[in-house]
Parts: sequence; C-alpha cells; structure tokens
Amino acid sequence: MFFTIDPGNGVPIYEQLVRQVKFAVAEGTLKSGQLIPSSRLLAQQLAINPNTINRAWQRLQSEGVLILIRGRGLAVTDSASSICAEARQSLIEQRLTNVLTEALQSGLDQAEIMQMVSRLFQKLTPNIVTPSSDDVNSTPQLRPGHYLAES
Amino acid sequence: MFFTIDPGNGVPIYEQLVRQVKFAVAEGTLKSGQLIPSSRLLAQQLAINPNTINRAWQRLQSEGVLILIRGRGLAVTDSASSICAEARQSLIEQRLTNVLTEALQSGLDQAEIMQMVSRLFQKLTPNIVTPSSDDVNSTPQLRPGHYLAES
Amino acid sequence: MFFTIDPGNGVPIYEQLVRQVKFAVAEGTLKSGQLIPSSRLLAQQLAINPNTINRAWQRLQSEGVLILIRGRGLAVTDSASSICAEARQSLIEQRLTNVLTEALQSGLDQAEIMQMVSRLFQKLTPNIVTPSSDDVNSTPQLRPGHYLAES
Amino acid sequence: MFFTIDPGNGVPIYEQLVRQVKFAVAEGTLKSGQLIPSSRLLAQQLAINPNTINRAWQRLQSEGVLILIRGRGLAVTDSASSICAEARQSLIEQRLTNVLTEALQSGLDQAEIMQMVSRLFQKLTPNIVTPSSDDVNSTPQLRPGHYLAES
DNA sequence: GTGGTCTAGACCACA
DNA sequence: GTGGTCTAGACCACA
Repeated sequence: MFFTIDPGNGVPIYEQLVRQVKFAVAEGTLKSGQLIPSSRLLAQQLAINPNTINRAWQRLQSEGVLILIRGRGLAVTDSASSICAEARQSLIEQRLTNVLTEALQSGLDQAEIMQMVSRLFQKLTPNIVTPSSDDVNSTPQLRPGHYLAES
Repeated sequence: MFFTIDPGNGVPIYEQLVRQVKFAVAEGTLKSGQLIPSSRLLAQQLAINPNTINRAWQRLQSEGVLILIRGRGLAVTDSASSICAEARQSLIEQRLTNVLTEALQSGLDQAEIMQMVSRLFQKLTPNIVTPSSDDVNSTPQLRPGHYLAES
Repeated sequence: MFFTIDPGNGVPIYEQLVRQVKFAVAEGTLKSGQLIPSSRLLAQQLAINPNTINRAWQRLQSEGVLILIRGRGLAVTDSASSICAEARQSLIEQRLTNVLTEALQSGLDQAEIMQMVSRLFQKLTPNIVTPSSDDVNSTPQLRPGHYLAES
Repeated sequence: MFFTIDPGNGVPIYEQLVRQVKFAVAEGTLKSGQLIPSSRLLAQQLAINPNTINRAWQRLQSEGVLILIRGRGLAVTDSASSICAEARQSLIEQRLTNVLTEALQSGLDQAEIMQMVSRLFQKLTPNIVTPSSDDVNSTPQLRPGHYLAES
C-alpha cells in the first residue's frame, strides 16, 4: 500500500497512520468497501510494532471510518468519506489556527505572517507551469523522513 | 510580570515559559540586562513547582538568552535580542511549513488553504477599524486558557 | 556500558555523563544509530537517580547528539559525530585557554608553564615503552575517583 | 587598587579576589606589611556586596596571608610571600592537571594536546620581540570581563 | 519495556 | 535573598 512513517519526528506513529488513512479517504484514494492491510502484514513492511498499527486501526474503527468484517479484515465504511472530509477540514483548521495564533502572539503582525505563508508556499509547491521531465518525482514536500514533521 | 500558563494544553509548561521569554525578547518587551523573575517568586504566582520554572530558565541559559549573575538572579544577555529574533522567525516558519505541508498532503490545494488562512485570520484578528458592538470582548487569541495551544 | 561517575568532585553528575557521551562519540566508540542505555537501567548500575540521567540525555538531545525514538529509546544521531568532535575541540581549547591565561596572570612566564605541562604529562602518561616494575598499576589518569575532576 | 572582577564568569567573586591577592603577593606586587583596601571601600569601587569581600579577606586571614591590625586594617603577613608562592604553584598545577587529564580522556593524545598548548600560547602572548608603541596596552589575556574565566 | 513532565522537598554555594 | 543539583516518586504517552 502507500504508508510512509517517520519515527522520531514527534508525531506518534499510530497518529501518522490514522491521518494518512483519513486523508486517503477524504481524497477518494481509499473508497468505501476497500480492505486495508492487516496489522501483521503492514507491521512487517514498515518494520514497526504490530501493536502500533492495531492502535491506529482501532482508533479508525471507533471513529466509524473502518469496520471489521469477520474473516476478511477491516474495510472502509460507507460513511467514511464524509467523516474523513470533515475530519480533514477540522484537523487542518485546528492546526492552522494554533500556528497563526502563536505567530500573532510572537509579535508578528498579519501582514508579516501572510508574507511568510506565501514564501513558504513557493518553496513547497513545485513550479506547475513548466515541469521538466526529471522533476516528476521531486516534490520536496513529499520527502519521506519528513512527512508530518511537527516539532 | 507577564507570564500566562495553560497546563494541560499539550505544550509542556516549561516550554510555554521558554517561548514567552523568547517572544518578549524578540519584541523588545524584555531588554538586555533586565532580570527575570526569580523561580521561587514566579512559582508562587503561577502556582506551579519552582523546578518547572528552573527548567525553563536553564534552557534559556543554555541557549544564551539568559545569564546567571550569582546571588542576584538571571539576566537577559546582550546577544539575546538577535538570538530570539532569529529563534522566533525559525520557530514560526518551521511550524507553518509543517502545517502547510500536511494540508497539501491531505489533498487540499494551495487556493483552498489560502482561503482557510484568510478566514482564520478574520476570526483571530477582530477588525480593529470598525469593531461591531458584539465584538468588543471577543479577541480569541488572547484567551489565556488557550495560549500556545498546539495539540 | 562504560560510564564512570564521581559524585562530589564538583562537576555535576549529569555534566560528567554529557561529556563522556560526547567524548565517546568524538572518539568513535559510540556510533551513529546506536542506542544509549536507558535511564532506568543506567540509574541502577550507577546507583543514582534516573532523573539525573534524564537530564544528561536531554541536554544531549537539545544539542542534536541524541534523538528520541519513541518506545525504543535514545539513539546517536547522524550528525553527532561532527558535533561531538567540534564540541570536544572547543571544550578542551576553552579550558586550556583559561588555565594558561590564569597561569600567565599569576606571574609565571611561558617557559615556566611549558615546563610544568611537560612534567605533568610525565606523571599522567606512564612511559609505555619501558615500564618499570613499580609502575604497573599507577596510571593516575585512570583512577575513577578523579575522573573529570575540575574544582 | 588593582582588582578586576567578572561576575557571571563562573568563578565566585570572592574566589577571584582571593586569587588576585595571592598572585600579587607571589609576584611581589603586594609586600609584607602593606595594607589592603577595606571591604567597605572596595565594595563601593567594585559595586559588589561588602559581604563578598569580607569572605575573601577572611579566607586570606585563615590561610595566614593577611593579618588584622586593630584600628589600621588588614596587612600582608611576613610569611605571606612563601605561602602565596606555594599556593600559586599548587593551584596552577592542580588546574593544569585537571585539564590535561580531561584532554587525554577525551581521546586526544599527548602530541595533539601539546600542539594545542603551543598554538594557544601564540594567541595569548603578544609578540615580545617587536612591540609597537600602540601595542602596549593590548595584551589580550588581560581583557577584563574575561579575567579568570573558567566554564 | 522506553522517555517526558511535573511535584515536593532537601541541601548547597553565593551575594 | 538568588540558583543549582539531586533524590524520590507519581503519572502519562508510546511501542
């Protein structure tokens, strides 16, 4: 499947998994009825503790995103799509609010902050207009090892 | 003095103190040579353990923001101003980068994110020019109980 | 592992630990990726409080020498080697500078000081080539009870 | 008189005073019978607490360097010269031993350390052969504010 | 099992 | 009065 994990970036591993599933569902990459990988299999692939994955999958079950189908595994629920879209929205909003609040409290004003945001976007989004063929896989914001870095 | 603490908001208390000092120095509220409150006094005022404050003050010493003057207390160093201005800049940038990166990875595009940022700013910074009468007391970013909230 | 502590020699215990880790990394004894002993284990072995060890390990984290791998422990970072080599160099230079400066200010001249240094080296490094039989067990610099003594 | 103090350099102020007196006696700058400044006067000049000076003067009395002459003040004893010469010797030796020991334990070898010592001497001792007249007062090791720096 | 945070309190050096 | 160090122990998140 498509999970990338960065232990030691501050965000708990199980949390990283939860977010990635939610984002995939919100985007439509993961659709209702689809099965997600078993904890044992995924644990092997990612070389992490199966307990950690169980924790993530259980969280997603308790939030109604996944449902256990006996003998088959965990599947994406019908309501997952709307749940995840909403979750994504509120998660991002929450985090943005926190950062903007802190930026304001640090003494920066709105104009300065907006300027920083614009500048950072330029760094984060590869030039869409003229992508050279070598460029295809080099979107810096996807660099594994920094996925979801928070600190 | 001017410290506000929110235990239980995820950010360690000592970390909250460290940031507030740095921001105050970056802003110019705290100036070179000034003594910061003694751990015992501040501990009493904030109703927390002096050790917690010591931890913050020591962090600031190790970063060159404060210097110990034996028998007198801790003073802001000469180099603190530039250190803190830089620290503030990189702290905010780092956090903004993380959130924007995550927002992009969640499937939102730059336009959508910018829209969220603008909307959030409207909520965070009450329009000072034409404050509606309902607005008077609702500056959310100053609510102490959520200062520096991160989770 | 290989830590030796001398409480009561003036140098704080946590400081002794910090230096020993840095020196071990600088020498290459501790390599990138290696886990250092857990605070609880080491606390037992050295018969000191785990908090004291935590303090040392945290200092090393804040300096980029160690990194937390959640649930596993603390590992030596990739950049630790260069950081520690540099730290060792500047630490020793700083201390040498202070002592030499003070020696000069005490009224001794360079020749006298150099003579002292040579004489002390003879005492500290037993002649390995032709060890006299009395010498066998008298390598003073390895006496644990004075490791890192400073006062 | 001739005292320079650096609060906040790690070495206690009273200790700085003790050393300066001892070194002055060892050098012959301060001679038997000479009176040293009263704590009240010196405290004013140095802008420090009189208690701190008393502590230094008392230490020197207890070591036989100073003696109280009622109604006149504190005078350098007859035996001070030999006491201080010896004290200077052992103080410097002790400190040198500590630093050299630590340098060896850090993994550096004798040759490397000797090289550092030589290099540092070049930085510390102004060129004696051709002192230009402007140079007279610029011996870097005397820079106040760094006198006796230890950390 | 691993650290991280916090409290409570002792003891010390220094001014 | 000021911090600095250390102990003892609680509670938590994470793997």
